[in-house]
Amino acid sequence: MTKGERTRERIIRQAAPLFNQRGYEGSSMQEIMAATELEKGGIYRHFSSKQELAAKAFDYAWAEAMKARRHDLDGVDNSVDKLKRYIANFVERRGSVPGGCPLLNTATDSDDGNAVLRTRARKALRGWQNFLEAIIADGIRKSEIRANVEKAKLANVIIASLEGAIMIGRLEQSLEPLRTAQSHLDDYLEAKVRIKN
Amino acid sequence: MTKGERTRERIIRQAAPLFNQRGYEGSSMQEIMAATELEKGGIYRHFSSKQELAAKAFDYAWAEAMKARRHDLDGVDNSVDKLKRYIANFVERRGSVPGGCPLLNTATDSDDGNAVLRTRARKALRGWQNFLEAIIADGIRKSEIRANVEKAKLANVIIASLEGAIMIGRLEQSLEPLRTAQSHLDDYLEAKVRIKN
DNA sequence: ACTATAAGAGACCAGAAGGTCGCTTTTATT
DNA sequence: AATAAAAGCGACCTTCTGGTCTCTTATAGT
Repeated sequence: MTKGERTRERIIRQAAPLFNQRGYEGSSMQEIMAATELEKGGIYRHFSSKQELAAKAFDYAWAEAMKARRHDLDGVDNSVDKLKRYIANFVERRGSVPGGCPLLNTATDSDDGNAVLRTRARKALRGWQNFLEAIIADGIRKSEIRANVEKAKLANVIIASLEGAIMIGRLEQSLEPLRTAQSHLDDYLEAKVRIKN
Repeated sequence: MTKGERTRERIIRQAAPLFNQRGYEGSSMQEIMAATELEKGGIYRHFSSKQELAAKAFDYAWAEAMKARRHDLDGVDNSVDKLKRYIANFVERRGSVPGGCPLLNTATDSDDGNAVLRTRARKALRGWQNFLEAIIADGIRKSEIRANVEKAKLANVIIASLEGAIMIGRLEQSLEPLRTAQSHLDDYLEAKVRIKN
């Protein structure tokens, strides 16, 4: 890995928190220069525009968030337990990029403009949906999850509850809304999703 | 009502969609001038700063949203039905200010800065919570809602589900996520909240 | 150690940002 | 109709915006 590649990745890593916290318009190149300790030329050598950097920063932040939420998921074999673990990770393991969920931030930031970021966010959302749906489909196949569960809808309910709770929690500076969402979802999974022996 | 007061309200009304769609940093005074068909001096006579205008615009957008969601709510007497109607209004009656839910937009826009807007958003959230909690408390008193229902938690679950669903729906340009959230909440209210005769 | 190339510095640019202010026009009151 | 006050115009100010480009410095392959 050359020095240029290392620098490029460092820029992404150090710019990601800025974009995630202040948004695209709210983050200036000056602030990015300060955060990376680089002059303008040093940054624009690696990225053709602010937008390209913001897109890469989102991808990075999202990958970090996904990684945190997937923590130790392979060790869980029952699919309902896997969903519960995923939810618990979501609540407890806020990723390495501060500022809340990158998807929520970027989606609301870009949904009325900035097509580049919106496309990126939509792709991230679909990846998340597919990830949860795969767990659910697996659970149905293994007779751990009721056959009448609609995987797309369940995935949507989980995502919506968690993202909404994050919004509330960040505004109130509290983890309680997330914990409330967690216990609601856990109850729901036990009552309406899991097949008991 | 003087002409000045009329103009002031017109500015708020016409600036609100801009702030709601593009965010605070994403809305420039030039765009606000274009939207209001007023020159700078005409705007700054009524507001001391862009921030003051943004705050008033948020209050207006939020009041409009609340009004739309409260539509015909007084005609419903059972409190569970009232909650269901509120949720249905939320899904069907997007208020007069385009750009999605002002609370979601302003909260994510301001949660890492812009204390003025954040305070405003937090106040709006608390008002919403209190509104739902009052309906729930009323239902418990009238023995329409189970006594073991925790009103703050139920209010949180409803708000989080709806706000998260709005985020998804705006990104996907679809009403389906909102409808999914609605049917999930409706089912939940019937299964775990309502007292049946 | 030499050297071609990669990486970074930073002055510079045009345009746009939010905000001010003196002047003119419109409004309302008598 | 006269007039004092309110409302609005628009040129102007400073600061900052994203972006470019030339020149210097650091890197790495031989």
